Amino acid sequence: MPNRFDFATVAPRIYRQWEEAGYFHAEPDGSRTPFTIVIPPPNVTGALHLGHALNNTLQDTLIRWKRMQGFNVLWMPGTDHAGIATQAVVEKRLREEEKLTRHDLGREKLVERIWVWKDEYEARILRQLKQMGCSCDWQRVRFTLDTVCARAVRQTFFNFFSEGLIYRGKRLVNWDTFLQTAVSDDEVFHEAVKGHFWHLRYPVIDPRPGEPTHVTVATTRPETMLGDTAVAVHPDPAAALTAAETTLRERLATAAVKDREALERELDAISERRQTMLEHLERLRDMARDGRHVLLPLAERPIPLVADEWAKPEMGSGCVKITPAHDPNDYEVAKRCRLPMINLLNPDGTLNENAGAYGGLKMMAARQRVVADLEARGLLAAVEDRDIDLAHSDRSKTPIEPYLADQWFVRMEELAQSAMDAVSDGRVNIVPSRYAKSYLDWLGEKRDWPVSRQLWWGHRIPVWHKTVDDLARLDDLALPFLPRLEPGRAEQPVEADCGAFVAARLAVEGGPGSGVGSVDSGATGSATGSATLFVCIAPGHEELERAAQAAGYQQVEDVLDTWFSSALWPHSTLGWPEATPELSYYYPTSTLVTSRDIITLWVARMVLTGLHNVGEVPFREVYIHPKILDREGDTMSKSKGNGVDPLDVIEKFGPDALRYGLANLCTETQDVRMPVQFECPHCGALIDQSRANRELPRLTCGKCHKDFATQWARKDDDKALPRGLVVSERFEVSRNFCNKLWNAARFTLINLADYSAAPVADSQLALEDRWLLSRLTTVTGAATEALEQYRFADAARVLYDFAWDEFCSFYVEMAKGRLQDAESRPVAQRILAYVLDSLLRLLHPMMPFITEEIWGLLRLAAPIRGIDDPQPSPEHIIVASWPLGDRRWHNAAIEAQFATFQATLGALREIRSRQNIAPRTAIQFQVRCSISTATLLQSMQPYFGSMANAQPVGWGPEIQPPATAATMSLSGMDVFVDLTGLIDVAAELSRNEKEEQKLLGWIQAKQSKLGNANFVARAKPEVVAAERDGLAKMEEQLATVRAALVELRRQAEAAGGGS
RNA sequence: GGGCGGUUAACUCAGCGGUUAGAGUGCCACCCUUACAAGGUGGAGGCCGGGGGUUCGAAUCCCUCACCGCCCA
Repeated sequence: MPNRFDFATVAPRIYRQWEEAGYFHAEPDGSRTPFTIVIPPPNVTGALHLGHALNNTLQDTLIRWKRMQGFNVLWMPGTDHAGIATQAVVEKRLREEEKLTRHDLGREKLVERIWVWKDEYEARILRQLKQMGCSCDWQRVRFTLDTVCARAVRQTFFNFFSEGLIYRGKRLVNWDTFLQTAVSDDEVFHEAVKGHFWHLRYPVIDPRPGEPTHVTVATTRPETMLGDTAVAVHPDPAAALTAAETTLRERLATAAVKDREALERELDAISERRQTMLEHLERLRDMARDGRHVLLPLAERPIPLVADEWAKPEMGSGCVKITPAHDPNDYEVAKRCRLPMINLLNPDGTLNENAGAYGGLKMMAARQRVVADLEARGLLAAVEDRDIDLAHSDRSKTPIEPYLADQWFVRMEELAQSAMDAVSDGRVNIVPSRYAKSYLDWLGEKRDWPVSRQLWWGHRIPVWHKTVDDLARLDDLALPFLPRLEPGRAEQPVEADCGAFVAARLAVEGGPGSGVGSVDSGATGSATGSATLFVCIAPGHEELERAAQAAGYQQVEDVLDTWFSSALWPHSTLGWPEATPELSYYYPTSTLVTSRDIITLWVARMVLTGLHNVGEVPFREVYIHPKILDREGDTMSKSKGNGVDPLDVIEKFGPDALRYGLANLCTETQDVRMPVQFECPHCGALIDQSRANRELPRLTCGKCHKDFATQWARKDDDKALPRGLVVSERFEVSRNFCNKLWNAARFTLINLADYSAAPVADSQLALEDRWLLSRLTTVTGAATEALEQYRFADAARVLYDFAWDEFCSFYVEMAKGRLQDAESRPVAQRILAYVLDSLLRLLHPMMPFITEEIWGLLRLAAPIRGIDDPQPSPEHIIVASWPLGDRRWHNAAIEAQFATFQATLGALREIRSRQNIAPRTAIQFQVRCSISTATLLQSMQPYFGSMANAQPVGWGPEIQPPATAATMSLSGMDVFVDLTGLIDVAAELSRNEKEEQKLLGWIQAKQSKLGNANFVARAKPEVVAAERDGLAKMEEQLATVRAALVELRRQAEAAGGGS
């Protein structure tokens, strides 16, 4: 047996054995209770990093633990198509490598390319999971865009549509003009850029005497003025100023000194405005109420003055231009004031025909022209420099344009409420519980869910549509499977025989009073305007799709938000909408393990779709684990370049070390820091990863000065260099632990050559056997409880401490002697085999490979193991039972006795060290202690020799210190080491003086505590008693130390006098 | 602006009302002792972010300030 665990060759072999034995595969089985986890499907955009490794390690730990507990365990694996992210990386490649856009390729070809990408990364991701040891049921792998998931998506959309939960409407979206798609809010980042604040003057139409001739508005984007449809002024400027003043005063009252000046300046500014501007603003307000207009320059359009609270009298001119189609706030104003909305943009970011003479220009070019033209007309009042917070697309890094577009929405009112109820009433339990708040807060807003994306990679919306320009010609919309349409009805009934798979909605636009048609306000009796019929067809009815197409219907181009398909993941992967045995057995799943940033986007939506589709929550528990940050505190991500490939860590430290290390940092905090290093492939030097170097394709080693490649190497000459791994020193702890476990097993196995199984009677057990079994019971309970509460770090620590500090440092050391003795050898062997067996089981969920390998070797050496009733070993630990912890072994008295032994041993070792006595030099010692302690120590006599090279020469209450001794005074006993001829008096003096001072400090603290009448009267009696007891013991120790000091000083003096 | 975390040894983190605040790494000293030098033994190293308060007793509970991070607007 080698003295290192060779994970590189062993782990793949073991994984293959597990797979071939079918341990990962699950089938419904009514005789057992299911335990199910669905994997948070990783994006096929790229490879997994340490954050994923943590997520999946925790899942596998739970899965393996529950499998050992006898549950019918299913871990459902799969990946996510990640619509925009994946399409964006493939498009980026297309541009970089072939100088092509997606339009050059066309929809079908682009999607083909993305499938190729998906196949590559899906394979890579699954390989990573397998190398980490994940015991997923690989026969059930799903992909959010595969046929099973697609059917669930279509059925869900269809049901929503039929129930009126889907609607189509205008909405301002974040438009990426480069990629020509809407991106979601979480794909947008904000960055300050240098810009200007232009003050524009709009002439008032036919000003009356006393009225202003112009209104001034300010903007950072002057070209948008072409789309203005109003100028707003506050409906009650005086009240607004007062309100602003009140707020400022309140803040001033509590403000820190350094902030006061600024606040006071603001207050002064407001009171000045009251003097200079209020009257003007009130006049404008009155004009607005009068229905007066200003003339929008350049466009030469009259636009109304309106009164709306969005205008802030305390800021700027107090008036604000309203561009509803290009600003979210203005959009809200337009809805309130029923203003028209003028879209100025083409999808590619150029201005459209609504911009008149400026049509066809890019935004920036239009801006220059508009400003110049306004200036030429004397309508540019001022220009200020200003930093502008500008939204950028995370995908293309270009500025976002707010853009008014038709989008599809899911109504959230009832769905959100159902998901809130599930958490509020405990059907879904979120751990740690604080995360329930953000879940409830977010759902509580009940904002409708925009589900359409202008992408090609995703589930295409299963709706076909056709438009007629004249409401009198509604018959043109007729379909063979739909009845005649009735004008004026937005919702159309469908024939009974296809009602289960066709749903239709009529949208009417351009009726009176609807500046911009809202689909659902279609109920108008007007015969003018256009009408569009939207027909949603359930999955599996291609003949109806063909019929619709034959009648001139076209399918909606948009695809669904990726989260729409991942929202169905827990039930779609189990076969819904089919009533599969898997669905009825494994749903609801048991636990979802995920990270906090997708509680709203994903977890909440899974709950509401699960309730809607299946009528049951998707999981009972949600465990939110910490996020891994780098040394700078940044979250790991591919885009930042700080993602660490778990395979790098596995290559250097092994899969068990990776897993144990991750579990070990999984505390209840929200983040954990993980500084990582590049490892030079030439000399092994470690180079800290930083913001400066983390995205470089090549680095130069500071030690050997040779270059090496990183994961970012793209150019051929970079890729030709050897690649440096990215690793973290934090895994050394766990690598060392693996090594310790391996060698403890190695020792045990070496000594099991002549092992025989037999029940061990209580009377055969030594003190250390009882102690170890007691500790094992305690630790088994603690580890189980920690896992039950998702306290992975606690479980890891408890097992580490037991394995290292108790099993290895004490039990194995003590067993060495017993194994030499033919009579005591069999019992020691049996205990060793049994405890190692239990320890392996307890560690298996976190460290599956090494425990399985040792298990196999142990099974060869000791195929039958146990204390009371030895049993044959299961073939593989993965299916061995989880230890229950035998309460019979728990024995606090034994543990206390053992602690006394440990303390005595510690005292001897410390004296050896401080007296600098060579390990080979034997020492003699005595212990002054009670009779019972003496009896106890007597039984441990041989261990003082083997573990501290110390021979006892006496113990009991009557012991007196030898003349030349080193002393250690412990609670309840004094240890004396005879140092005749060895003693370093100075070292001993200094040590004892230090001890004296320390004891004096403690004694003083205790005395004053006990002298406090309040303490004695109010504290719990056992606390007071413990304090008294402690004080007494310390006083005894002090006496011993002082006696030792007297003797030492005498010797020092004698020695000094003699020289 | 609102919400949620965090601040403990040089580093990464435990401890969350009760004796003298812990672990691993790093550092220092000694030791290749037959499972393990990826090891052993011992040691040094902390105004538990600042300030108030509650309590017999606070790293721990409450208030407040500062700084850091995340989420939402």
